[in-house]
Amino acid sequence: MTASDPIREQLVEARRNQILDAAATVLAEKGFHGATTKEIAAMAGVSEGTIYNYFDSKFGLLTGLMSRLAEVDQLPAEMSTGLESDVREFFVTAFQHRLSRIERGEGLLQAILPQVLIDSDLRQQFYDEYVMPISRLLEQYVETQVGLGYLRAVDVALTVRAVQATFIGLLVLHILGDEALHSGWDQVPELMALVFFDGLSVPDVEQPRGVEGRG
Amino acid sequence: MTASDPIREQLVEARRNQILDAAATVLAEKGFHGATTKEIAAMAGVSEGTIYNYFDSKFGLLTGLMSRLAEVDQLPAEMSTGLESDVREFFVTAFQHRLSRIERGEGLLQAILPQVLIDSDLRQQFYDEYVMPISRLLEQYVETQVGLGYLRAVDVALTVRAVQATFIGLLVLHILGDEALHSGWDQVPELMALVFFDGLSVPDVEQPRGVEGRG
Amino acid sequence: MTASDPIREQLVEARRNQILDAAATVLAEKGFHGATTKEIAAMAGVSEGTIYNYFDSKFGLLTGLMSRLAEVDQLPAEMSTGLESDVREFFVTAFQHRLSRIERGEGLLQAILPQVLIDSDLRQQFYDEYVMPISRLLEQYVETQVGLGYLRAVDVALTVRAVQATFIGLLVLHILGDEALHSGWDQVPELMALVFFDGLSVPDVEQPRGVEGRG
Amino acid sequence: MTASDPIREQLVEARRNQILDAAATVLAEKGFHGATTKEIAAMAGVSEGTIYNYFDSKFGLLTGLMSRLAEVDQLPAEMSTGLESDVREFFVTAFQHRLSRIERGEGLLQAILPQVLIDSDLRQQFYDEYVMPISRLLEQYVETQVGLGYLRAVDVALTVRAVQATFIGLLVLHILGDEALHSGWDQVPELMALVFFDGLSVPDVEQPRGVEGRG
DNA sequence: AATGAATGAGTCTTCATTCAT
DNA sequence: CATGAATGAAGACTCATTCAT
Repeated sequence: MTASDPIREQLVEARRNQILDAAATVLAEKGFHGATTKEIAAMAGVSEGTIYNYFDSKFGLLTGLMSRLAEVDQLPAEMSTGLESDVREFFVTAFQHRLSRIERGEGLLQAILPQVLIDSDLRQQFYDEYVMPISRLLEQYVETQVGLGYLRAVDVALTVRAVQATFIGLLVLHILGDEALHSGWDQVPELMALVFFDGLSVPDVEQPRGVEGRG
Repeated sequence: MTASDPIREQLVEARRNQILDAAATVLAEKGFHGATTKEIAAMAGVSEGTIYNYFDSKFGLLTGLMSRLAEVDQLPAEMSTGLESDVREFFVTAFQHRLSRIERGEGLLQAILPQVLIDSDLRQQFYDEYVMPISRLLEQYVETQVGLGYLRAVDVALTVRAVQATFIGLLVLHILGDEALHSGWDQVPELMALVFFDGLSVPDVEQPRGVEGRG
Repeated sequence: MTASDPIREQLVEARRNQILDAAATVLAEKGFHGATTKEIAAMAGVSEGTIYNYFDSKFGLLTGLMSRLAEVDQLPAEMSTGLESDVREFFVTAFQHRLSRIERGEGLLQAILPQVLIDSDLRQQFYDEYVMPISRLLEQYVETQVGLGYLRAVDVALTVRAVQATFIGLLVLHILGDEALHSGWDQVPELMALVFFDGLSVPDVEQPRGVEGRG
Repeated sequence: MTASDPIREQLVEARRNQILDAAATVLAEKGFHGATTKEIAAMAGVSEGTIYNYFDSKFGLLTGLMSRLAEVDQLPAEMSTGLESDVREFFVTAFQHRLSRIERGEGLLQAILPQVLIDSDLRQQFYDEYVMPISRLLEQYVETQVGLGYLRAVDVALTVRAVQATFIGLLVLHILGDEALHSGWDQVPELMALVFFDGLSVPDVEQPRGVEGRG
């Protein structure tokens, strides 16, 4: 009655984000149980009660953060453009993209991940909304490239998991504060491309590397 | 007064382990805050009070589990024997070892990891006692192999982090219940060796892969 | 400023009643504490804030309902006409009147009574405005009839309390959902007249009084 | 292990009663919602937490009180002995018994009744455990007496409800603090016997009412 | 050494009330 | 006057920790 629907909606969305921002910060620092609603409210600059005008429960903040994470962290256009570019270059670009996302969204992930490992519902949501979509995209890409003969014939599903695992693990190591990783973060995409694409084995000078084995 | 020191000590150790076993089980299932001391006591078959005869606090259970993890999970002899064996084979063996450890110790890790991501003290302990030692060993090995010309000259520290990250990430994906990973778990060491050592790029047909080329 | 006094007053009264109606409904169903102002507002079709333009507080709704109850539930004219009619018939008529009132106003009473039993201020108000006036009227009537020799010489005050108690108790039993009472509700006035006027003892055969009928 | 089972059980029972006593007092004074667990704990001389070692919830206190009420307030032996005694005398005795019970248990009832009127589960429990058993007993008695020709042939179920209603109403009026009722409380059983048994109508002078006539 | 009842600080959540629009 | 978002005090309930037995 006072405000028009779209404006009202915008205000609601803004408030929700204001609260989620605060929640992300506090949860990342103290974990889900360590963070109190009072703290989150204070950080958001609202009262405790206000939180409950926008979220069902403290747990609702977590799922809210998760949705936001999933929404923000989609693999975008470069995935499709990947088809047109050189495979190795695609690797570098994609790795760069993921790693920068990880670094920027680290707070969010740090807030969510611990609870994801504990709560099976959250685990499912996280897997369905965040991990799986990326798995699928990667699988498609790898399969295509294998079909085109640009990548070795491997167990696609498993390989993709290895790649994703590396990202997740790098996030964890980053959170753990590994010094080497922090200082070398920018070179990681290149390194990963090197490792994953070329392998660590010493290339034959004249006839570059390769295991056709496993076939 | 009553029992001799060594016997007493053994009993104490047994009781501690009995409690830690219970703690690992319950913590893995419910997380640190979700698990109550009452529950842990019940699972251990002791009273709540008894826990406090063996541990300072509930948090003490976590550090106790961590120490046990670090103790149990050392990289053993094969690290040194590695020097004598073929590099690629070493990779496979080492990966097998780590992954089986991960699978067996998953409960323990699942109990600890979430809290590690939250609590900075725990994080430090985890990093110092569990991650770093392995990093060091791997670095030494890789450095040696690079020096011997058996591995490509890469940023050793960063490369080792990538390897470790993959393990950690695989653990996380395993906890997340990824189906592809679960069903293909046994083939992961081979795959990782293939990826990390040989790379995903397509080998030249006529010059079969490098491993023996090393001799 | 804008509207004339009487019109304004009518509107105000209408709004008040609109809110009180809603309050009666919700309070009857959920009790004073179980009912939220939000709920009442929703049922009244107004906003929460509006309630506070017409009532000082949530508690004010209760006293408002009470006043309305007292106002509506007065013993009317038949009390005086009672003098002219047969005593027994008067009993039946009066009982009918009270019971139908109870049934119609049950929601209101159900909304108020529980809180009346708890809150001493409300208790006083309830007693003064609702119970006492009826006590007084009944006492007058009974006294008159006793004086006229139409009723047995009894402790008037106490007897009237017994009668009122029966009404109140019937209301409570009705609220409790007693099946026998619900299905026989219409016969209660006759029965009460029989019991109170004639007694349950077996009448002498030769001078039967009253209604043994009903069998 | 420390204490034997029966002793332990006694302690538990004692603690429960200690808490229920406190709950009855506080609930009677402030109502279910007005009473805080902190208050109840303080009045019981225990901590808040202790309450929850003996009851599932605050609501559990209510059902606990109800069970106690039902247990304590059974209609005992005199119901059967009633068969052997004079009907009118039985009425007086039974009324005395009920009213003294009401007076002694008033706190308990005052604590429970308001919530009973509100909560449908509680209502059911109250009706099933407290009201109905008494209804049944009274019905049996009245039916027997009617069969024996000692009581007028009436609608037994309805009549019994009227009797019970009177008790309940007297309790309510007592709670309301009616002065006449308080000062005349001891004469109420006689009065009720007079009213219910003999009726308020003026007896024929020559055939005085039933009591002795029955012999 | 083991027990487990008692403790009470701490938290999430509700909801009557206010007030800027 | 009406609105309803914001408020924050208050309360039920949990659970790690203690300690008398």
